[in-house]
Amino acid sequence: MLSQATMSQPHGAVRRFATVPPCPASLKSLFGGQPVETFEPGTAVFWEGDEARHVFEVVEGVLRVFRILSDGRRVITGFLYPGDLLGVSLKDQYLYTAEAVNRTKLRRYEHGRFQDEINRSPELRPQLFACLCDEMAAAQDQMVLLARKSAEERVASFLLLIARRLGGDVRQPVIEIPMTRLDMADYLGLTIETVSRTMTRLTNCRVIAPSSRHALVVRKLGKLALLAGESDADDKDGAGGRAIQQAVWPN
Amino acid sequence: MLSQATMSQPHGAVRRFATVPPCPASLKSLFGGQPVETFEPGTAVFWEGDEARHVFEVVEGVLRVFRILSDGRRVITGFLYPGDLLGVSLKDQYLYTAEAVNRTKLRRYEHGRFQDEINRSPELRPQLFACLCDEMAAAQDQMVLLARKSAEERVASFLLLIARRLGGDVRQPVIEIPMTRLDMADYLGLTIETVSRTMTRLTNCRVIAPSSRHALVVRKLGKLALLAGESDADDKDGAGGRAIQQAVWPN
DNA sequence: CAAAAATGTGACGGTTTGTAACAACCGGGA
DNA sequence: TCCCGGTTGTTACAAACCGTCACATTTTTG
Repeated sequence: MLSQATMSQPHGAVRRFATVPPCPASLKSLFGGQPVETFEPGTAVFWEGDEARHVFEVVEGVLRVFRILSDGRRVITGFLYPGDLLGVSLKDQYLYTAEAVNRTKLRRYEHGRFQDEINRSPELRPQLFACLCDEMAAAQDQMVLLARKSAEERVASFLLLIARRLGGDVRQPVIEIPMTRLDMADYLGLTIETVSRTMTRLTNCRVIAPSSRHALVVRKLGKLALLAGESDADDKDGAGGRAIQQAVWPN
Repeated sequence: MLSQATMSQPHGAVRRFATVPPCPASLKSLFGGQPVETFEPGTAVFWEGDEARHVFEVVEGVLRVFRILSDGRRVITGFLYPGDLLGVSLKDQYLYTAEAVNRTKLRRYEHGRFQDEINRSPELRPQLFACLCDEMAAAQDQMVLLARKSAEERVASFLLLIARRLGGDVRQPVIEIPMTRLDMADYLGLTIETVSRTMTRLTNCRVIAPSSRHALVVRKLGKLALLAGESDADDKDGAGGRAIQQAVWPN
């Protein structure tokens, strides 16, 4: 799923001249020609406030994206997996810091040229648009989680999210958790202790089983979905799927 | 800040024929030709799960956008003000419900035609892109608020947000709060009681002064910014602005 | 004007936090 | 290979913040 189409990149001058340029068919192929850069665990790709020069594609590894309040409180707004884009925004400064969780490989694309390519290609545009919409949907899910879910629901939701992101292949319930408990806590708006306690409880309930420190087995996916709220119980693991239209909320 | 440029709206048939069409220069003018629809307070523009047929522009009034968990918990993910767009996403279903807070006027645009217009116009595209990026930035701010801020910081942040949204004109510290306490609570991830108590406390501190039930005066904008966290203290109302680079976070 | 809804305020309790001590794990170096 | 220090993860307990419940008060609606 990747690098094809290196081709000649149009330099600054060429913009609107319809000389039938390479015109990559997919976002991946856009990055395909770029060299791969490696980031060691804990190293930053860029910092909040840095001038936003580049857009990145995650090739391998996991990144955390976060902001820090003036007194040190950290909020992780998302984790990035292979295939995700990083730094897509029109601001001239990055709004957040991006750090490698584990050893990570990225491809870099210069921001202005990225915009040009997007602007030029009616193929790429909807793909980018779709990416942004997915990101927005994820952000809304996260707002729901942070605003109203209990600690247990948050942890369950998180595990479910990871399980789904990895388990494109079904019935492979061993999920890797490359991030630390602190990462999870700062993503879920909890403390490490609460995360720990909650995972212990889920283990005692036989919903999950620890595999190693950064991997576990999901034993009851349906139960997990139930605990996560969202009524995402439309999985194939039992668990009653209630899709009842909700009562109208009072003004 | 609004309806200029009515111009002839291109009717259904005309789509890709380059007959030098109106080609609106701004998103506003795109909606300019559409009729204005009015929604009474509490009425829904659309529901979560509805087929996403239209994109809307808010002409007047305020909307709340929310999702509801299976057991009734509500999370308001945002409030929309005049000039904002509603329903911009590529999903075939709306991901949230949109309701009028007060009497609201909207213009509607058919989804497919909206996409066509956007695709065709190199002027409109960056505007839409900017809208999405702003929305994304707002969502991230909200995640920070929900994940790590105290009740007082949340309320202060909210008031500050409203004050800035309205107060394009400086030094006009009377801000209207059209939404109910329950709306505020469901937006801030708190209960109505906590919102009430916190606003009382802010009143006692002379930071705000109630005007009517849905309006108040911000007496100390700088203090409010300070209480809101974010170190947004780069306002012009005193309050030390600390912009110290944060210590690097351990792994 | 009466009834319903929204808001404000207090006491109390629960979930989560913070502190701390301890256990488990990882990575080097001898 | 084993040992050892530092990091990470777990558990216990007291405290804090916010939610729950209850009710008074104000505002809105019919």
